[in-house]
Amino acid sequence: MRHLLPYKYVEEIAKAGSIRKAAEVLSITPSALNRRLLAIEEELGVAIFERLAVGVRLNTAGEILLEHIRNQMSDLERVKSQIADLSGQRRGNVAIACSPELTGGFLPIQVQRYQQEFPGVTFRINRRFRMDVEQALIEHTSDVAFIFEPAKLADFQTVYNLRQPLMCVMNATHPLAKKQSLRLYECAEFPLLLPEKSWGIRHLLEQSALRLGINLRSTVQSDAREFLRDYDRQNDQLSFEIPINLNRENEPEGLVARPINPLDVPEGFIFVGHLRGRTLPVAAARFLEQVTTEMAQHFEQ
Amino acid sequence: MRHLLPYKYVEEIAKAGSIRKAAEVLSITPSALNRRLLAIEEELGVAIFERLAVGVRLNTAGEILLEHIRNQMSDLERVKSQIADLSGQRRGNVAIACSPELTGGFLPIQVQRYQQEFPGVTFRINRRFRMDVEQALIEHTSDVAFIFEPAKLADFQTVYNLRQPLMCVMNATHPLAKKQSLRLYECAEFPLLLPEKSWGIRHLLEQSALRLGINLRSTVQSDAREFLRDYDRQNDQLSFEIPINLNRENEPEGLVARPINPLDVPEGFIFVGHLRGRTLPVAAARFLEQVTTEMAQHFEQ
DNA sequence: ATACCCGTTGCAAAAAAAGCAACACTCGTT
DNA sequence: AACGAGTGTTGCTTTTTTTGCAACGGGTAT
Repeated sequence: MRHLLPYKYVEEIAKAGSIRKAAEVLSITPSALNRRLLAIEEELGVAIFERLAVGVRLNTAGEILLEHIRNQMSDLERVKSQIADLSGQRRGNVAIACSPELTGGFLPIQVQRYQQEFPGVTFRINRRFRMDVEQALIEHTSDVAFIFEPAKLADFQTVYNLRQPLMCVMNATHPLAKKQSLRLYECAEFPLLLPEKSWGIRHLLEQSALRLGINLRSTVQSDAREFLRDYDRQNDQLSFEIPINLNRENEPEGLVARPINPLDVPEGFIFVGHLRGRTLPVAAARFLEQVTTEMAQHFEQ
Repeated sequence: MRHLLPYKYVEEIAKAGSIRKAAEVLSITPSALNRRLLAIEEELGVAIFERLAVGVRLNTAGEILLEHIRNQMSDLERVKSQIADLSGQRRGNVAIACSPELTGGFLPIQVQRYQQEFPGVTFRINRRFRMDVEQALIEHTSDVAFIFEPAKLADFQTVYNLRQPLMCVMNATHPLAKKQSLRLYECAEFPLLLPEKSWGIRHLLEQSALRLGINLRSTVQSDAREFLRDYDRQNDQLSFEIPINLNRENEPEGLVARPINPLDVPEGFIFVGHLRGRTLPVAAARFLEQVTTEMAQHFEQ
């Protein structure tokens, strides 16, 4: 939309921290950009940026305005989406923020299924850690979020949540594979493959280990889920997963998963939702609907 | 704000129902206005107005857009208000929609008191009937509302409400003045001064009369409160009022008010609030605060 | 002290918008 | 059936606005 170009400019200047850099990104001259900024500030009656020697920085007034700008822009997206939906053809973009635990398996299948029905809808998936998801929603970087063990839920509108007890993954030949349920101290006797500290799985484990006075020895630490899964196939080390990522047909052979006693490690939860008080674009709302009904169908009970 | 002039244009065309008429109001040529409309429609990908022989009319897409436009404009007002408030000086406009019962006495005094403290704040008071108030809020014609016996509260966010039993006003020499409390059938034996049907007071009376099988004879009907008040001073007719408009020092002499038995006519309520889900400009929010605390202080208990 | 990057401004060129007049069309009236 | 008054729309010219270019003044870091 041409008429709210000034808004885009303000946003870009704020991001770049300098008029000249922003001008380069927007491919116009710094002078033109500067003049538009000055015009906005004159119309508003106050300065939006404070001028530093090295560039500019938003002041309080600017931050209030920027919040309005972001609301306004994403609300316009919603309007365009609703209007497009009137003529039968569903278009738009769905921006998803999701925990690294949820990037594989279930979610991509859901996206694919939705796109099969509505090819006009595009998707953008952003991996975010549990404490960063909410910020992504506030900044309108993402429309919807799938979070495993969220750190905050202040501005979050939960649409659905799913219980996910922690599972321990091992070779079928592993000594612990004989048991149906594991205690945490049993696992701690073996070398562990752990994700990094920002993951929800790791968070649950660390918390419990601290409470029980158990020391978890991690031999290989990675923030790539695929790596961990492929690695432990040729070792007797242990890794951890949540049910939504297990029991799939395409699971590698020779691996088994055993639940951990919930007395040792409390069950985790996947939260599905969006920014509180926001009306989602049609595509995002419908996608959320599809995913939650599928979740309820497959994992409930 | 210059950059959302196109929005203003759309709004005006919708209101005028014709491009040419809107162009005249906006004091530009029809061709220029038409081109801007076409540009907007092209950017949106769909038509916003359907073209009739006698002018244009919003289609569904246009109504969605117009709602967005109104939200957006009043949210920008809120932003400007908040920004102005940062620098200590409170500015802005407070648009009030209120029932005709409430246009006198209490409300003007409150406005005057607020303006005394913050001279930069302007006010606009619009008299609206009980069934029209909500629409004024939805259209963002008004920020806050004071309604006696509202007809709908679907999109209304109540901030405060105040019980207002109906009072019968008469000359001090009137035969009914001897009683402390009146029955409706007693009043019905005298000629009545009634406001028109859209008033909350009339609504309460009609409802009760219907239920009790009483016939109310109105000799003089007016939609001007001042007229009724000045008129009955030289007659023995009866009129009706609510407590918030009584017991003031400047009340004309020789008049008394007697409550009507609540078994005959149920108590009315004044509702104070704004559009649900909307963040008010600073001035409007503060004014609402002042009024509700004053109400609580003077009329509670 | 020098080089560098910053926001800002005067001036000319370029682009966008507005005004004017005319066209095509639909309605209600003559 | 013809007319007139209303509508939205479009080609062309004029006006206004915006942009780009170059230069200035002022901070920072080397």
